[in-house]
Amino acid sequence: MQQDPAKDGPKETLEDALVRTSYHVMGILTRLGAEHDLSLTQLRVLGILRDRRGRMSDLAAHLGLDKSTMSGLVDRAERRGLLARDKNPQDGRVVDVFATPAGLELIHRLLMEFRREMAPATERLTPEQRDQLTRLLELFLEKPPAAPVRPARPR
Amino acid sequence: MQQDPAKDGPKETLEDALVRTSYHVMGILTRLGAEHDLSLTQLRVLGILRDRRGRMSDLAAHLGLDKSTMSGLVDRAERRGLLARDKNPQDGRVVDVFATPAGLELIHRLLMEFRREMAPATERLTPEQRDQLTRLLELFLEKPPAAPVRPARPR
DNA sequence: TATTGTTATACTCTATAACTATA
DNA sequence: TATAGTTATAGAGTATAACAATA
Repeated sequence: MQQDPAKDGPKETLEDALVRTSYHVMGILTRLGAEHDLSLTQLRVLGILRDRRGRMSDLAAHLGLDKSTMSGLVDRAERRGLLARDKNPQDGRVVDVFATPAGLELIHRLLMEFRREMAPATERLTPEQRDQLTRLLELFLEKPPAAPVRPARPR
Repeated sequence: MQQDPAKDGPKETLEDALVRTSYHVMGILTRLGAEHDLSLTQLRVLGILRDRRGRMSDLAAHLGLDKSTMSGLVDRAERRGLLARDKNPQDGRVVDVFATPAGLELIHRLLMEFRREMAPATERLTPEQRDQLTRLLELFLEKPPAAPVRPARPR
């Protein structure tokens, strides 16, 4: 799923560039996480919970994981003091999860380290190119840009 | 590590866009792989071996994995008939790995499915935007553009 | 009955340590 | 001695199935 970056052959497809970029970014996240004994998934959970709490089922759905997998993930993070559980007062079946101060501290440290790790790559771009890339990725991700210049709707 | 895609607040950073893009692409690869009982790592190994063979140690280094992990990965793929091992005639210690016809068939099918899965997103871009995005990502990934305008070397 | 979570089980992924074989 | 791989072991991530509690 990875194109050899060395061969300057014909022209690379957008798909290849996206896959290579993704493996690159994930590689950095994996390494950074490993330095703090966090898997990519734990990192992601912590990232999601850095500014909100969430119920087990919503987290699992958001991550595309089974609820039983979610239980295990939260178990281990809770054992380490990074996350905590709360019974939801509205619905006795629901369990809410949130980051502890230690968890928040860790995720913010990780975010800073991530920016630092990415710097060599992002600094290869001019500020204009960075903006352009950000906008193109948002478009790609379906996030409608601030100024909606939507053309006529289909049909 | 993930920004809420819904909030159209200030402006998203390049780092956030890259992380979101990476999780998106990895999510597609994970799902596609799972439909054929392939993990992200197996997928990647198969992708690397789709046009060359490689020794165990080189593969492990390229993937950033321990050699013992590599042994397990190749064991399981070999048991499924997707990869095969060969003793290297030059150096008796070395084991070369390559994809079987079945493995090649599978990875090519997966690559086609991947393109199809990505289509909804890539088609949100015009051909010009796709080219632009590809070039920006290559720049980001340090792949020097065709015309090397390298400035003076440090020192 | 349906939904939310947890637990038991099994398999893959991963690294560390100890080992074998070759150089 | 050093290098290439494998094996044993252990922990994390994952899903399926069975279960308990609540709605």
